[in-house]
Amino acid sequence: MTLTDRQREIYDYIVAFRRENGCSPSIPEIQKHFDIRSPNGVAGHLAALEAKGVIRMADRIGSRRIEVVAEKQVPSELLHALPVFGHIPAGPPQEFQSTSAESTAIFDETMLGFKPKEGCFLLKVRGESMKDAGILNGDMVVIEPTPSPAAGQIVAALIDGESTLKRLVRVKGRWFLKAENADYPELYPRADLVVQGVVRTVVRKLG
Amino acid sequence: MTLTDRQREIYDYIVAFRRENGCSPSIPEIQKHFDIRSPNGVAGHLAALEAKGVIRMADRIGSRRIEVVAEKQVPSELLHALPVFGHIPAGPPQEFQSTSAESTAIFDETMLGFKPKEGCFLLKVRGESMKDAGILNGDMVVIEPTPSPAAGQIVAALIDGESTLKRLVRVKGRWFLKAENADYPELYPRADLVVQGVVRTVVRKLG
DNA sequence: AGTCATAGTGTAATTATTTACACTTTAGAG
DNA sequence: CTCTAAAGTGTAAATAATTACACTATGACT
Repeated sequence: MTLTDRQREIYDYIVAFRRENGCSPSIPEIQKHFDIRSPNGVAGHLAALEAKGVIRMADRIGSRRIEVVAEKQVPSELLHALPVFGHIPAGPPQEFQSTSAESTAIFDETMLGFKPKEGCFLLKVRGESMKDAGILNGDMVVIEPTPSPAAGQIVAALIDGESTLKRLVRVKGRWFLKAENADYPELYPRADLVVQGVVRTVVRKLG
Repeated sequence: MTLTDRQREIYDYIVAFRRENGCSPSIPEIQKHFDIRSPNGVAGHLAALEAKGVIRMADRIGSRRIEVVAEKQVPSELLHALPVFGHIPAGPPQEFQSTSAESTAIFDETMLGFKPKEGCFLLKVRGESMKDAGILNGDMVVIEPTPSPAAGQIVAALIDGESTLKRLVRVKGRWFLKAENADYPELYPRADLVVQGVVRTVVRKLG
């Protein structure tokens, strides 16, 4: 059963109001917005919308009980906004919190695989240095700043003023950074390198 | 300035109520929950919480105007819930809409890279058949059912009753499915295969 | 001993909101 | 032409929610 034009107007207003204000409009507010002079005018529409199953009244007493059925109820404590960078800014980790983020992406914690602390960010990968580890040019990676990364983790490091991804390995008690691409078999001693963080999640968009 | 124990209890209740009901509790509702006999008992807490900057009153007249400052206002039309499957169920695409989903994941449209239509789902990858395309065992991929996939796209296909990922290629006018792993150089003619959909997004969680 | 912040009680007035009921207008369908 | 659904007007009562004011109790700090 489809909505009439008027019902859709009212429905759209409720959805917009909820998005804007985080709660439903009251009947008088709907009246004012549509210049309907009687609360019953609105009540009729609400009854019709409820009969058609697109809204529902919350089962409690009180005001503002309209709920939009189609609205997904996202437990927002499981969503995390991460800043997106095109490259890793040099300098101490604190400085690039809010300064040069190009945008923000929302991540579901179950997809992220961990609970991000302050300082996590998304980075667009440039270069194929970790191709054999399944990280390609153009992928997005979630970086978690870590004071002490473990052997075997993939880290973002500043090498010669440029940030790249490498795997942190330990050979005969010494730390190295290793590219995983048959074409770049370099090994960098970790000594004078700044490790910015470890890669926790990889995301790739395909055509 | 930190909250007192009591203020934190009330704050937590407001946050929980908002998550549960999509709108703030009224003062009488807070009273009932904490067994506070005077509306002013609650009003004092609200004033303190507002002074400390953790809540704010919506600037409109009316009821239920408490807003939680820390709450991220996510434009929910850019978030999409996708069902998660451990494997691709056989059978017509419509049948596995809500039947056997193991869970649901929320995706930001900007991370997804496209606006998902009905029928999209997340699939846990088993096997290394697309290793050289950067898709590894255990990765999650977003599958979009497509009636006519294009050459070069990675598709999920039912081969010998088992679903795997392959790249769709066209050689001398004929369609084939090709694994991208030096160890499995098979080419499957497309003829008798059911293509379930194309891979649009790849997500990998790392330790 | 006095002051202040915190956390209330109790009451009342005012405003907002819902709900109920009786009735009207208009346009389309049979 | 009659009937019905949709979209109202108008009013009233009942309930819910906010706001304001006067006052109390307790513990920490000075």
